[in-house]
Amino acid sequence: MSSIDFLLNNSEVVKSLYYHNPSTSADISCYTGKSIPHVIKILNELVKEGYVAENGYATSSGGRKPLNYSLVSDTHFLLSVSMDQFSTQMVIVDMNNRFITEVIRYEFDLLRSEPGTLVNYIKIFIKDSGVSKKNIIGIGLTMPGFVNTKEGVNYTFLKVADQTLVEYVQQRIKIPVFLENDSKAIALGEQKFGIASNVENVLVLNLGWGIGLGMILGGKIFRGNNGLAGEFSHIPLFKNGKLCKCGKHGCLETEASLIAVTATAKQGIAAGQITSLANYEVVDADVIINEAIKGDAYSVRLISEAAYHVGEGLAILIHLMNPAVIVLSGKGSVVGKLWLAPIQQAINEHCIPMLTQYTELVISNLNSKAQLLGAAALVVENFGKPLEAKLKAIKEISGSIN
Amino acid sequence: MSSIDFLLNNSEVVKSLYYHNPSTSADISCYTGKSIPHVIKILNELVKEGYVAENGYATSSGGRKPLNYSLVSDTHFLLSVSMDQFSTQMVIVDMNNRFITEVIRYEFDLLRSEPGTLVNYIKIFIKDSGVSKKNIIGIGLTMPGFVNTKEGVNYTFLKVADQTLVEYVQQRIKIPVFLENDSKAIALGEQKFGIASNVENVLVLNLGWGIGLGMILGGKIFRGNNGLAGEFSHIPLFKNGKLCKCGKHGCLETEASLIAVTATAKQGIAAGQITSLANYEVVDADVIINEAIKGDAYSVRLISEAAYHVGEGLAILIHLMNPAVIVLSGKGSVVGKLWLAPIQQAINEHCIPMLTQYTELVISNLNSKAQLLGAAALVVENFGKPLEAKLKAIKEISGSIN
DNA sequence: GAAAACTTATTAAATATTTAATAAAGTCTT
DNA sequence: AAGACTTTATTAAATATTTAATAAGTTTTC
Repeated sequence: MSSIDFLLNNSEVVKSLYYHNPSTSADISCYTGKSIPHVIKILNELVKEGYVAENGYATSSGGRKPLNYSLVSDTHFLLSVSMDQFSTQMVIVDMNNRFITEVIRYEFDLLRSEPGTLVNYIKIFIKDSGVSKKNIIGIGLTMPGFVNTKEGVNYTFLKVADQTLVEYVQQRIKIPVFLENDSKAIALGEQKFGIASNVENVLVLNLGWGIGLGMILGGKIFRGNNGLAGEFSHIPLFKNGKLCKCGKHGCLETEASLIAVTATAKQGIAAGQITSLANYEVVDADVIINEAIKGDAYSVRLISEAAYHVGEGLAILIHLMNPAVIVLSGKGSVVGKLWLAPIQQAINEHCIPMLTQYTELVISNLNSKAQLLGAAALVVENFGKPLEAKLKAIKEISGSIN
Repeated sequence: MSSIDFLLNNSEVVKSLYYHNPSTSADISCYTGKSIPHVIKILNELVKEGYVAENGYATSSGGRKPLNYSLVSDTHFLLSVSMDQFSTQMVIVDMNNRFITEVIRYEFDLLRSEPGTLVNYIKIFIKDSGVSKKNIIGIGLTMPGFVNTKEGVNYTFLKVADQTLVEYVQQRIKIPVFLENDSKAIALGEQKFGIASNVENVLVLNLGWGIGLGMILGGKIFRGNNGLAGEFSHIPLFKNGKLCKCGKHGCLETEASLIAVTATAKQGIAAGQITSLANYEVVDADVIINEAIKGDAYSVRLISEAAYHVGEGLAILIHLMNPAVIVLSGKGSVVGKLWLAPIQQAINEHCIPMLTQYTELVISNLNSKAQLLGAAALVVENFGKPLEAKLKAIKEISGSIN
């Protein structure tokens, strides 16, 4: 059995260690559902192979002190790629979920750029990172748009002729690639490392230019039948006649996104509204958020109105999904406190109390790291059979080409 | 090992046989994910114990003819209890999912009746059925309201002091009881025996007085964190100011339910609308549906408008869940064709085409049987550990009382 | 009408995993 | 400080399950 196969064959234990560091044998038994003797057997083998290290004893809770186990950080690495519509961030993560490089940001306009450019950026990033390519076990590629994870396609951006995006990148980099929608990746990050870790049913809002949604249902990312679930920002909620960029009218996004807020602000300023926003040459979302934080009443009102509309949408979600926790995440969550009160207000007004009493609304503690962590976790989630299959496919193609 | 334990220890194979009758060893291997030799070993043991019968050969598809296996019908039975707000239906089902008694209907007003009355009806039904009580392996109890399946409680109806409803019934009948919400039971029925069988992501609408929703997500009934998921009829969708019975305004139900339709009809008649409904002393939903079928233009318009509003709600659901199939089920689905066109119209108008192209809208072929089949399937779903645990609990309590 | 291809059934060996028992090493109570 | 009680680690035996190989029927092909 080759070295990496050994890691992948015991993927349940490895995953558990990646997410919970350090762990005792009892912890791992609990997380994986395997018996303690079996877990210890696997751990000892992993120690022998150099993938796992014992590191001291944990404190006792009234019995023999348990041994602590951790993954050895530098046996393999994960490449985390986190795209939004205008830029792409990359970082390399070790087996203990630590960033071992700087987070590098590349200008990359999803609408106008080519997949080839992305591949080049990845190649450059790997080269500059100093990490040996053969030690990078997988790439988590996360991006906006209609993403079909199973097929490895993004129906919205970076379409490639006669090939899936995943195949395209994988063939050129020769590292297994896993594709996911940005909001779903953020949800995964929040579930594994965030404030809602280990909760079965979580809704994660990706507050940014639009309003993305990632759902963890029954402990797993919910993707729907074609990977298109969670199109929260386009639910038809308003009879406002406003045309959305999706082609329909009255989408949540037409009232609740930062794009809508910016449009309203410009109208307000033109109409002579008294606001510090009037002092700016260019009014964009960042400006409005900053002025709101500083206390400009009009800016606060604009954000609050948008947040209230988000809350109206969330009221629908709560009725349908009965989640334990709703997390406000994504880049916009840094001003989470601005959103919190109006959203809660809308929920209180529009939800049956029986339902709200069981649902908690919280602000992410991961900030902008959620998507990067989620992209790495996406690779870890595929440890085992799926990763093995991709490695095999790459080997076959390389073999036949070289 | 006692007789029933043997059945429950091999529950995966037994479940597969219950849902797919007859099956070959290859079928069962496929459904359960176990290897063929292992499945055959279990089957042979089940045959020896008298739970399974070989019955002839299936046709070959280009190889050796496979043996057909079925569960023996009369080793055990399931009691299916299917409640709506005003009446309760019961039937006994055999191990091949066949109704072996008449479906008996009891008048039982959920709001005004006592749990004790339900228990009495169940006792009477079992006695009259002629089926020996000790052969009834479980009761599937399905009813409207906020049902927490895990806790065994209905927060809306039939509350019992100091005890869960499941405990209450179970202690008095001494048969394991499994509780589920009516719409979720219908969804289970549709998933296992209906037009959407074996589909991973299905939304099932329970068209009746209200509009219930049961969701099958990732192949399983989705219940949310407290069993309260799927409150479709109370999503806040309209700014109509109409007060809903839930205490809020603008719920889907205020525009789309048969209750709303009936109210609108009465207003219309009073306002002199030309319609055959005017000939009736009492106008209720049944009357409107009947006249719509006969062709009364006003009745058709009323139903269509309600259906269109249901479609608006479904458009939201499609954006969020990306289901493969949406099934119109429940008692109201007998006039499914009246609903179909306006719902589809609303979906087309309010959904992103990318999403609608993957979602099929169909009418149930189970009609009013869906809930009864779902209630029986609920017991089957709990074959194995959960049923074993309940049997043990009953034995302990009986032992300590008697 | 054989040969080839295919599916199913059976068997034996290998592997995965759990259970139960015991030993080792702690904490807590009195 | 002794004894009761916990928790963890280790071992051996039992059970569950899969893999691989082979045999037994059926259909398809030529």
